[in-house]
Amino acid sequence: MEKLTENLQEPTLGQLLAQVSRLIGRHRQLKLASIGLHHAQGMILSLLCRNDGMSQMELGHALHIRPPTATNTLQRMERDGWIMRQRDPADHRLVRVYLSDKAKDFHEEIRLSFHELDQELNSILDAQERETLRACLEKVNDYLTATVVKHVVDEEIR
Amino acid sequence: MEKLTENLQEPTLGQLLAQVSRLIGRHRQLKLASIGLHHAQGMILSLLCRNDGMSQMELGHALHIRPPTATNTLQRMERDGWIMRQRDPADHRLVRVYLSDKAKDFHEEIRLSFHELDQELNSILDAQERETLRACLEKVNDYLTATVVKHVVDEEIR
DNA sequence: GGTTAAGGATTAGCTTGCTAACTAAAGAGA
DNA sequence: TCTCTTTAGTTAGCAAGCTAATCCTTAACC
Repeated sequence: MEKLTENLQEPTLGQLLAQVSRLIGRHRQLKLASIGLHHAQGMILSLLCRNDGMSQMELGHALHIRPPTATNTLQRMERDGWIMRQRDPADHRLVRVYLSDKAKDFHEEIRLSFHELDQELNSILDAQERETLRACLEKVNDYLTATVVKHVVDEEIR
Repeated sequence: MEKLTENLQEPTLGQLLAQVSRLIGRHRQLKLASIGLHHAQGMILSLLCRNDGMSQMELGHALHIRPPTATNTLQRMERDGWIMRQRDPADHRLVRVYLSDKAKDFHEEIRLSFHELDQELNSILDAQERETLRACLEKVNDYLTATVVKHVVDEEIR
């Protein structure tokens, strides 16, 4: 097995990013499994903790996920008792999302699950590296948000 | 919408990583769509170009994916004519994966799709940043590989 | 040699992401 | 006012990741 890894050329930055991202997802899944959450759901709850009553579109924009993904995941979270969803009385197009009591009870555990990952990152990267990493990721994030989202807008216009 | 983003606390490093990773996947998907490939399939083909005839287990180890994921994705790729799969005559437990002629024809396009992403990254990050980013990602990659995989092994032992 | 353990792949069933196509509500303009 | 466009969500259907459980082959051990 090791022979093989040596055979491989150095992965490109993009390949590395893709790989790390998948591993991050699995790591978070392991952390959250103990409280019965899936990895995307933790992020959603942590957003809602600061903005209870967001609309699905606002959630989607903040997390860079598309409307159908939001609908699906939120439907499962409602089914599992983490949130309530109801139409905005003033604008019936909007579906607003509210934390359930159960979600509020787990607020601290959810916050901690993120905190743990960050502490682990702290233990393997020094302050300087973390700073650069964050700056780079933000640049890449901005760039990708622009191009990927722009691409979709182009499609719509085309 | 912008008000909302300002409201949010700075995302943690882990959250940033998770977000960028998803965007990378979408970005690569857009690049590969023109040749009828899905984003995970490009990575697999580019591995096979350097190691035709790998077993599924070797592929899975190299890409950090689990056996069922390998089976599923490779079945789809065989269905779509990118690869052939056949049992190793010497050890019937192994399934070896071979590039089809179609895949070989597209070799250059696949290589280019990775190259383009890297060039885009080059345009937004300077050499120093790329170096640090790569180093950090490799550290994180190694750490996550160890912990996430170790966790699975622990489960098996438990 | 025969039984048991380990290894590799598969199946079933889940979450999460996507696009395309659709519904329904709100807003705009003639 | 009535039509038409835009906006927000939903549904259907796919790819890709996962775990748990199963199957078959090989290796190991008595």
